[in-house]
Amino acid sequence: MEEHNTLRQLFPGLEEELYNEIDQHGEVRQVPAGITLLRKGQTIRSTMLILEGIVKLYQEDEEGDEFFMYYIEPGEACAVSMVCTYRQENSQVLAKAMTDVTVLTIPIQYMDEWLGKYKSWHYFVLRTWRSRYEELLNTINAIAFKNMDERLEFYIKGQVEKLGRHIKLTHQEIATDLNSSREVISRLMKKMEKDGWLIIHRNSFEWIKP
Amino acid sequence: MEEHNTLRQLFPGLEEELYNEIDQHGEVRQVPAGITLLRKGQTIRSTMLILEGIVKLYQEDEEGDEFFMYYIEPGEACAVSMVCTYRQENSQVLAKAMTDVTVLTIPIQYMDEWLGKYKSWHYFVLRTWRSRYEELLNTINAIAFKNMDERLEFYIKGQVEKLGRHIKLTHQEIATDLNSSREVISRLMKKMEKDGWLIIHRNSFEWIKP
DNA sequence: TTTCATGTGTGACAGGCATCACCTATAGAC
DNA sequence: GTCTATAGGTGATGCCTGTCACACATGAAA
Repeated sequence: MEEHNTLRQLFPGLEEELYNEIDQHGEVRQVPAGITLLRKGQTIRSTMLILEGIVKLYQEDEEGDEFFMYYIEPGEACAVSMVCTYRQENSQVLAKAMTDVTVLTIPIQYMDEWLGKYKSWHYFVLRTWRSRYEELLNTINAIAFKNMDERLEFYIKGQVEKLGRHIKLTHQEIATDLNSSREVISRLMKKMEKDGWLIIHRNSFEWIKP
Repeated sequence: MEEHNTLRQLFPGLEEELYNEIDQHGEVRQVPAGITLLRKGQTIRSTMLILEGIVKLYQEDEEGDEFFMYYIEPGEACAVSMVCTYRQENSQVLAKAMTDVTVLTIPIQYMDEWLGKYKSWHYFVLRTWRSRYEELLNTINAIAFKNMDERLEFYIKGQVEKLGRHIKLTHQEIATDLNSSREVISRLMKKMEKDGWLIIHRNSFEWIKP
């Protein structure tokens, strides 16, 4: 089966039985780019493993403003959805498909069971939380200590790393992610273009700085 | 033994053998208020469980500016120091004793062993990472969406919750924690005093807002 | 081609906050 | 009591960035 190979490649080192359980109980879901996978306050009913595509995680405030925090990639999981508990929990974050995404959803009731049965799953969950924690540290570092120009550069570099130098984002979208405003982003990008860091097109731009 | 009771009370639900191991391998350390328990870049050699007192966790940037993130209290552990790995890791954060603190330090080599042997330890580590992740979300929420006045209020309320309404901090110390400047904090607090939220003394103040 | 929606460029302006300068208040040391 | 170190108060100033206003560019639809 195609799925089997991919699963084993993307999530190596799990027990054979666990792979079987995942095959058995997991459900593959295709999600088009732009769709919200998990919204704030939503009850978490399943864990998501990313098979394909890139998911963006946001913090959201009461007014509905979004603040981009980090990416989740194939081979990773949404830590927030890995609550290892019987009681229902609500999501504190917002997850959106950045590209077309394939996720494997596993009903939440298996979490406790698997944590008890499979050591590899335990380690995987732990690694996941830990690496998300580190992503948040980076995010805090950026907003606490950096100005908009540095944050924008950091943000663009992140995009480049995920999807290459040709970035299909409008200034408005970037501004939303950084909780800034379009005009500010436009001005900063214009300056970056003058400095030879990037080339602006309509609806997209290319990062040419090494 | 005094220690035994405290340990079992503060960290309930662990296996009997694990308590014994902790007793055997853990070392109780007294740390006076203000001392740095873990500095950024430092190699992590032991896990810390907090028995008494309150520890503050900071993010630190290249220039040495500190940014307060959250507290660790008795019954909790420093997630950052719970790296479950043979290879040496360096701390990305800064931990300081806010009050006089009693910590139980456990050499890092037991981490892998205990994760394998004790299910309760595994759950404890997982809970720890998870709750620290949530603390960081709150922190991000504050800096991404709030102005200084709201952040200051949020900060003071946090202090009040930990140590009561009478807070022994200078404006300078608060400014450092919030990565702001003394003058700004002074001005905002003066306004809060006018509004009847607090009373300013020298070296301290009282929060009287309900 | 014309029209229209959407993306982008840019000046003007305002508010938040950092910084500088300098002052006053307070507590402890002498 | 006087001196001194440290905490706190306050105006002036400037930068960063958010906001408003409006012009211009571009591509799709008509």
